[in-house]
Amino acid sequence: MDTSERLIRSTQELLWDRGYVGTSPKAIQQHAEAGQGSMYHHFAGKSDLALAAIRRSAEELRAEAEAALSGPGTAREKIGAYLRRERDVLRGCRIGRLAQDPDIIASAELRQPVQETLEWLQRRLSEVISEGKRRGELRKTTNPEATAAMIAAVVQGGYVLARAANEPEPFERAIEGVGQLLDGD
Amino acid sequence: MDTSERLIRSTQELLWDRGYVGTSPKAIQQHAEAGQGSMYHHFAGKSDLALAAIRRSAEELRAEAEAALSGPGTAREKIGAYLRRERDVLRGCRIGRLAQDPDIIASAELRQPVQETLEWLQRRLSEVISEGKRRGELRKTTNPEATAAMIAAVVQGGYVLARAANEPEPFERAIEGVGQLLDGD
DNA sequence: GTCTATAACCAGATAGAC
DNA sequence: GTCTATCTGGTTATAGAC
Repeated sequence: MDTSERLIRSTQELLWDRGYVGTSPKAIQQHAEAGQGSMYHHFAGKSDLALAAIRRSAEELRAEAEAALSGPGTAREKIGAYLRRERDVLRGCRIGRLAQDPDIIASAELRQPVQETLEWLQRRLSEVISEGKRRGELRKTTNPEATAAMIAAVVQGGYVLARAANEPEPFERAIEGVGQLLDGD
Repeated sequence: MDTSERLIRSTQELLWDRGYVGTSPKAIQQHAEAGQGSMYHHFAGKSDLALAAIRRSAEELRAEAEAALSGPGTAREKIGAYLRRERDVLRGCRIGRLAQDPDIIASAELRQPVQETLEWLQRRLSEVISEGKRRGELRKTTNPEATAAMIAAVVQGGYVLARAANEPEPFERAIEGVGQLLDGD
């Protein structure tokens, strides 16, 4: 793996665990086993490298979510597969966590991939729900956009509750709660 | 207002907007219009001051949530009042945002008030739901703990979606989605 | 209680040698 | 491409005068 690639992957890891404000160029260099000059040769600076790392993480997240949502079965099953897909609950969402970072939100360039990824997720969920309605798998009164936003929010918020508790149970409970309601009891 | 109080309130504001990692003692001193020596006279250091600020924010949050949850009406109305209470959506949750902060989570002492506050919220929501079930206002099959976790998660996650989008609409949609499901369409 | 001085170290880069 | 040197300013304090 070349240096540029190691720098991007190291930045992905550090952004996931410590956020943008909590990640220093020095920490990235050490994690990537790259020197100072090396990092500034390949990238213009911290924010440039972070942008590359965020875009990469966004791609990965979309691919993983799409795998669950484009699987076989009814709309309920697809959403169930998405909700129950393997997750490192205590680590949280590599994209969603960036929405809390002041420097990410303050920069239009850094915020853009975060916004686009979460919008894409809600749109895909909404499509699955709409199709489920058409097929008669879901109630006709269901609002696809509102339900999609709720599902995305439960996942993001489930991570918050789990991290606060330092255990995954609150996340699991929140998912159970939304599953119960979606299944109409 | 005395210096100690100004320091606590300034720290509350900065933690809310920038998190623990993103808040420096210097920034606190400037916001509080207090000197270096003054801060270290009243508090042992950054983490000591942060602990005082987090505890204060936790108290305030509980009081505001309790006002909605102990109001008049049915369980649905109480939860609706909680969900629709006035919020600065783009600012997010002053307690929940700390769950994303690596240094908060790494410190048992700093994490404790965050954990306790979110557990308290879920417990109160759960109580309201249980009571609603007893009164026949909610389906008998509703799982109070799971539903409470889901509601708390939707709020926390709604903030994430809204901050990513830089507009409050995704939060509102997520709330609408949970309301629709709770009301059984 | 508040002020200034000092300090050791980190953040985030730039410059130029190799 | 990678290395080391250098730089300005921030971080998180401690010490002691006032």
